[in-house]
Amino acid sequence: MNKNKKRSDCPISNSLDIWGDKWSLLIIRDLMFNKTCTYKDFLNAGEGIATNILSARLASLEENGMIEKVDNPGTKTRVYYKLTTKGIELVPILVEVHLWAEKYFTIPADIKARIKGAKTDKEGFIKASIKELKKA
Amino acid sequence: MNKNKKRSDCPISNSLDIWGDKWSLLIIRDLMFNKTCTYKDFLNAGEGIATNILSARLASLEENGMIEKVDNPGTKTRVYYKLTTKGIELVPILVEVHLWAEKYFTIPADIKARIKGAKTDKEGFIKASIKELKKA
DNA sequence: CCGCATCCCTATAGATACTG
DNA sequence: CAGTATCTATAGGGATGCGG
Repeated sequence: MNKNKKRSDCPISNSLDIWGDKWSLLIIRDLMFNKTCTYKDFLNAGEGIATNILSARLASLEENGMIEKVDNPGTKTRVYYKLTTKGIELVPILVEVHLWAEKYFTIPADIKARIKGAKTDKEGFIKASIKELKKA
Repeated sequence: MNKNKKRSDCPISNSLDIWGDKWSLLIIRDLMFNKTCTYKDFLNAGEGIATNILSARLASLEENGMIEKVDNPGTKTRVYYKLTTKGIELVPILVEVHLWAEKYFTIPADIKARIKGAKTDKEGFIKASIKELKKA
């Protein structure tokens, strides 16, 4: 991904150049719902990403300012990742994707519950989520 | 893409399985701003998609109910494509991506103008766009 | 011409084994 | 635990062909 190649001046295209692959948004999702994740957390997220792909995506997302790697030497979880502000601001997009998907796929109730608040008050839910994430 | 393989029960993941690649959303984008497109229109959209890739994506998006192929025999543009309702309902996502990208990339004024209305009244802009697209 | 299909070749994605 | 290394599969680019 993203070897500094902008395919065009289109904002959609520019965005996809950074996180428009099968995995990046899932990494962002994990960080949205968990605030911080370790390498292992991502691997256990359910979709089964390969270690080399995960490694490459983390590097790419960090390079593009979407996530931050935090070193915490001496603790159990020595390395973890969190969203930057730029990454946090993808929340509205993720919420819209979530809402769209619920209309067209069968989603288990426990997963639906993750954005339940967005159904009654979308803007409020988004604002609260962003605020929470910025505290991490 | 999408050989009927759902990676998980996550709505984000399910969505990406259908249109989470470098090209699908650009095709959707073209249909959002132009209502209908011919094969040639997509090829000339600016990013330079290859003919075989375009063909594959169109087939995949049609298979997944995102777009429709319309045959119009006897006219100049014999074949064109349009969004289905399912595809039209990606508008909120595209708008959010657009807005996000304008914060983090330098976008030419003429392209920014495409969703100018969304900055003052996002919900209104989205509703109007959807209504327009459904008329096509 | 237009809307693809096909072939060839390269680049990237992805699975698995292994390492500091 | 957090990644590399290696190998294979697939996506993608570019040229060309072909029926309508």
